[in-house]
Amino acid sequence: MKWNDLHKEACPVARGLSVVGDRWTMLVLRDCFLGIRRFEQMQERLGITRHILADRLRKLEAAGVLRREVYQQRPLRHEYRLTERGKALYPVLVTLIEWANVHVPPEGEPSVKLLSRETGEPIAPILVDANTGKNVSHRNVKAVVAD
Amino acid sequence: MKWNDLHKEACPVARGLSVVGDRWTMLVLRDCFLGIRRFEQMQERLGITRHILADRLRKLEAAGVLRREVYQQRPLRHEYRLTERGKALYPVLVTLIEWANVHVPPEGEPSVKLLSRETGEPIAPILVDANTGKNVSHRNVKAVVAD
DNA sequence: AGAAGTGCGTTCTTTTTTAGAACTAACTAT
DNA sequence: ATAGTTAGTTCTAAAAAAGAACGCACTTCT
Repeated sequence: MKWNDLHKEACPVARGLSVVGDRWTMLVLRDCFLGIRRFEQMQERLGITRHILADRLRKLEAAGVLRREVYQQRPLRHEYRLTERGKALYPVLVTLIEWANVHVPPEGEPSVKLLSRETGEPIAPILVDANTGKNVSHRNVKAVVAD
Repeated sequence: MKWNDLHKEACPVARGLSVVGDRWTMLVLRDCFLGIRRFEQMQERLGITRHILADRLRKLEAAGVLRREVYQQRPLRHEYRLTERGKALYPVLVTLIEWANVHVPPEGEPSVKLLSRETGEPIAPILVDANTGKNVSHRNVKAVVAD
């Protein structure tokens, strides 16, 4: 499997991973969802090499997940913002957070939780089928190749 | 950020990625969800280096996501199966599939879709809060550090 | 005006990971 | 005895990432 042609794969998992399937990308996107927009801030928060960060931002922009927006002229400066396509990754992030909080607990340290903005109550995200409202689990769902 | 201590991070995204955040792991897990259990089959289907596959299976076992089970003595052979912790990753896989099908469409080729096992109808997975039934989006959810 | 600071990268060298191919071990089937 | 199966390991070469320094186009401080 050549990593550069992955986006042409029939399998959606492979296509998805062609965009977000490396060590840093989801962490960069996490910061974007937290409102971080500038190169310098991301670099400091993540402890990522500047080189790699520049590369990942370029790739995410090319994939249409982030867009660069000018926030000042002279000197010309851009910030990175999630596109609609990028925002659509939120469920992936949330399910990952939920899984990690349940199955890879931190060592006693303070943990990050998801709360409702309205009520402040913790939320318990679950996947359901929008059509039937039923829970989606690998017992009641199958993957099929459509033509 | 040192990749080996990532599982100790306070951030659940980082902890999650410490288990599934590399180029191959989610593809291995995809195959597991499709019922693939043997080394040889995975290696052939994925086109992954045998060396790396052995390494990833070892790490997934160590993380409690897969377990090795003897399926024959003489010669001793094991197969890899998802544990409960591994099965709990299904929502992550599904949200990734859904995102990729909508936002990283394949090139005309046949695509893989998710169908209900009961009705055979396509499903449209969405995230809701189990408590309120309301949609989970980054507009109505916030992440907070709990102590 | 000169010096220091900021923001966003690029350019190096070293280390780590992965790819690719061949090899081993312990059998079974022909 | 020869070939095939299954699950790896062991090499070497290539690719990716880490870590630190450097460059550029400004702005602000003194």
